[in-house]
Amino acid sequence: MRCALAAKSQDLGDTRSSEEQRQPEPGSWAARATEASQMPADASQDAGHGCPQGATLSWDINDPRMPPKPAHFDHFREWPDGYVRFIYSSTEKKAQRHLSGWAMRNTNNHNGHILKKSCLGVVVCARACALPDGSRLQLRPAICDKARLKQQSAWGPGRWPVTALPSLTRLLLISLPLVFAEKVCPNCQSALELIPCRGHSGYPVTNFWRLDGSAIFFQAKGVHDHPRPESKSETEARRNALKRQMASIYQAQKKRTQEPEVGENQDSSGHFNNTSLLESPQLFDLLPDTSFSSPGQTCPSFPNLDVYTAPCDLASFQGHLTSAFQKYPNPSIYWPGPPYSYDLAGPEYPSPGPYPTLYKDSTSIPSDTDWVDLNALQYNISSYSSYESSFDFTGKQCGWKPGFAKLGLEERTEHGQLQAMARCPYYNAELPCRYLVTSSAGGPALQTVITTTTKVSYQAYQRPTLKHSGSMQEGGSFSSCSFASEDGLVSICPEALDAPSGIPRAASPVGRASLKIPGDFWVNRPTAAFPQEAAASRTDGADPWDVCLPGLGSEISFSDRVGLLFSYDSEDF
DNA sequence: CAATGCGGGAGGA
DNA sequence: TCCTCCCGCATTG
Repeated sequence: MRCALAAKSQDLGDTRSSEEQRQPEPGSWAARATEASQMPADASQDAGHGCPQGATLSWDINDPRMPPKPAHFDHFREWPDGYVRFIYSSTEKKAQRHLSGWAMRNTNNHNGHILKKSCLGVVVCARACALPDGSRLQLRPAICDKARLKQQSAWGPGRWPVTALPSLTRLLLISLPLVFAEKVCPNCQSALELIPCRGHSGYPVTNFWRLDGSAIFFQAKGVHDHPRPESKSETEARRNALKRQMASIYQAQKKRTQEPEVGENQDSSGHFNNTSLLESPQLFDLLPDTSFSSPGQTCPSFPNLDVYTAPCDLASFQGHLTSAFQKYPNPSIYWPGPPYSYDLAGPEYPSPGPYPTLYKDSTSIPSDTDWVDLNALQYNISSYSSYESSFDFTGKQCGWKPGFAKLGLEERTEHGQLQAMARCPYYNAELPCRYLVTSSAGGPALQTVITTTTKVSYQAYQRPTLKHSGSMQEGGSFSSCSFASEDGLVSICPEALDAPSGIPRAASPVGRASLKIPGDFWVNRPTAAFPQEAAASRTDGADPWDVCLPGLGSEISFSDRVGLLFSYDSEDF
């Protein structure tokens, strides 16, 4: 069999590239495997750097015969990057499933013995808007072509001048995202676009998997030239958690209302048809993008998700959701720096942070307050606030501290991001924190825009040139997004620190930290810091995430909108 | 429904 | 000829 495979491998499967530094006659494969296995089990290994260029590699994925019975197996790398090779045990579940943190799709190499996968890149906001921390949206492209198309084609209304539309149209526009729930940028509601991976001589990075005896040989070719998307495990865990959350809420609400007629399950007071929510799978992709937190909430000791049956007020739901996330720690979060251990701000904080007003002052919202800003957060806030007729969005600070004091960064940031996801003034894409495409003057975005399911233009994308519409000194709202860490402050506008325009980003996100937002995206934060701001942030001990008030309700009465929304939904859909 | 794997095929170097 | 990606289909969870 191997002989046959050998011939076939040469004919069909040999994809060795010229840039690959294949070691012709190195040491034993066992030595290499041992070397890789001895790599520290930290983030660097996960990044796939456990196989240095000079490693004594004795095998290639296309070799006729693979090293027999490796004495040592590598730890599974979820984020392999670069021209690396690993040997996994055939009992390694993740290796068996050919999993990867990168969004890899199957690619035919006409070799049945070697599975080849190519990277799909990462989905980002078409407008490249900046998130509150200055980072950008980084969604995981759906592997399935159809799903990916759906993922990036937005039914959402975008930003429409509400006041210019008839009320019925307004309702329709508001309802559509919930009905069809296609994905748009949760920040600016613009379309999502795919940054293709071109890390392998202009082609996507490819991963090869080969099962040989008791070992699974893995070889990666290329260096990812794009940020990491959200990992698969993260996405699945979050979705599952949210589905159960929704199911729980639905059950609780159903019991509470005790209304036999489903057709009358909503009224102008804000009750809505929960069934419609649950029946819209896409909605679950929106829900996690949002934050159920509110500054007026405190964090209860969250009951077990599976046994939770309490009434569905927002606070309970929030806690409920939190517990769900806590149950699904992200195994793939990449955090090259030391673990963060700051305490989240509690109600006792006298000041929310260096720039408190920026979070609270709804008047600082740009002049587009007449625009419908239907980000997912609002959906959620609106939806769940409908359970609570008197929810106060302008309430107190959040008391996360008791519940999260011992949480890892991931958990904490999730909750922090819950609030950060809220619509803050600086969150607007028009504010300085965004980065702008160089050719924005009339020219299309340089990033590749998906026009069909699989047809992707590979020539257009360049890394957007980062510009500050205002300097850091000017952009007060900017710095307000910084947050303190042990190492110092994490910039809210990491792109400002990045290499100049035109310089490709580092293949491996060294110097960056991936931070998960409880949505379908990640945030990459640089580990670089603004020292002065770091000092300021640390002195007051406040975590700006905690005080990033959603600023909701400043534009439109969300409860009203929800009431109208679901009324319309139930009556006409 | 999405992920996954397989295989035919087209296109470029 | 080789290598790549595109695309459709079937299977699986």
